Amino acid sequence: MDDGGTPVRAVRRRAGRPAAAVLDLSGITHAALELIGGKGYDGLTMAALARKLEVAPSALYNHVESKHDVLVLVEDHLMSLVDVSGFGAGPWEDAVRTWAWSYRDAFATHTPLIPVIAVLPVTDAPRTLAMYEVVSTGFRDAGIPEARVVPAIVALESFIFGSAYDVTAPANIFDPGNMAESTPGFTAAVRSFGDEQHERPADVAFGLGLEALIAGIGALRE
Amino acid sequence: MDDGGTPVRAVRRRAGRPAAAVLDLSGITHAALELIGGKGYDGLTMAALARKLEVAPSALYNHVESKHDVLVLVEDHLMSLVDVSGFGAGPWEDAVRTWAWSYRDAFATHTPLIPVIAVLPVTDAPRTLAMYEVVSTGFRDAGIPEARVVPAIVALESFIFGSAYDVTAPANIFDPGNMAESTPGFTAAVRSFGDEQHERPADVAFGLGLEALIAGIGALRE
DNA sequence: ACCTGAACACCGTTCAAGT
DNA sequence: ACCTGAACACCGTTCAAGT
Repeated sequence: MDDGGTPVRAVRRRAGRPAAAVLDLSGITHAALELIGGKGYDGLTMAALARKLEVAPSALYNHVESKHDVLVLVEDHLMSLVDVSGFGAGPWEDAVRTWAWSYRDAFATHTPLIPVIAVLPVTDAPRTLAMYEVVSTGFRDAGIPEARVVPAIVALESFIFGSAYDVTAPANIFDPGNMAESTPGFTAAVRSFGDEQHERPADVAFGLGLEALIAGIGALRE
Repeated sequence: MDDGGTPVRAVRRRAGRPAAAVLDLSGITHAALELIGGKGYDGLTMAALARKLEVAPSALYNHVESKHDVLVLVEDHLMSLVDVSGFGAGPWEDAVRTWAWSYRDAFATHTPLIPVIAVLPVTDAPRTLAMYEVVSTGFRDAGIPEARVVPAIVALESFIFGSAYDVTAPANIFDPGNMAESTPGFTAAVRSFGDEQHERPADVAFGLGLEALIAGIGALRE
């Protein structure tokens, strides 16, 4: 069984600086994405990353200061998958819907990045900053008072991050099991939801919350 | 420098089963909370936990299957700090406000638990299940259609989890730094927000989103 | 059933040596 | 500047042995 990280390189590289650098940030980012795609975030270790790039683990530290830096590289790459095309090209509500759904989908398979993004200074991630520029300009142009733009975006993002976790939750997460008798109200609510719903449960909750946030924030326009 | 985990026990316990069990789940939970309170989640290692409880690390595995189980114990304990007293004792909106703010505050200093709770089957955490019983009954009694109770709670929780991270974000998280010139819209929004705001930024965003969600979900009542 | 003690297979990171 | 190779200080977890 191949773990996808077996080095193809036949001859061993000598110690010492190579004529041309073997590593760069873009290569590290894409190798990390391949590793994550194959085995998830458990598969993303500095050793596995080095093996995929055919270098010694310590070579990585010439390009990043820590594994956290690698996560930031991946995060900033994913941010370019978030769809901001709706802003300035139609109703504000539609632009927010497109943005929010694509944002949630981009990070639903990358939830280990959420603790990283949520507290990451924007300066450290250029594409993330570019995304904020488009979105905040879109909010301002739609008539959201300037002082409310940042908290409105933060509220939406908080909801998006939490909802990304929800996508990965097991189907039976709300099954009360043998506790059903002692929790009749909750059990009935879970049953009723399960009976009616055709969409994915996480999508129903996300749609419900997103429309509420859009309505509430949209009402701030002047 | 004492790390708070130095064992006080002078005489070494012999190998073999002691007359009375030294460990129990409650003791493990409280030792974990002490460790977290002292050094945060970095300080919560199985070795440190064992040291605080004056046992060998392997002894813990007679009571929990893994470190994940320890995190679930802590999570379920914290859930009892969430204030559900408003449900059935006044307007639904006020009950949700009290619940949501206390929920966010309880987990803002325990964000490493969020990935655990967000995907945890409710059966595994009795106090968490009890919280859902009170909240779902409160939503139903307020007139939320039964099939919408679960998605409404999930939407609110997703927002709460994401907002808990926001509380721990550094103050300068939105400082565009030397990129300010290339992101004029965002930079202006950040400045305007910083000038007007007196409350903590995370509280402003949380209040804004929470009121929008309460209004949107409250409109479902019939 | 519930401890101890030794061991295992990792992990991220550091650093001297090499070119 | 940028690589190799060896080492360090951990980590969670397993398991035989003991009572």
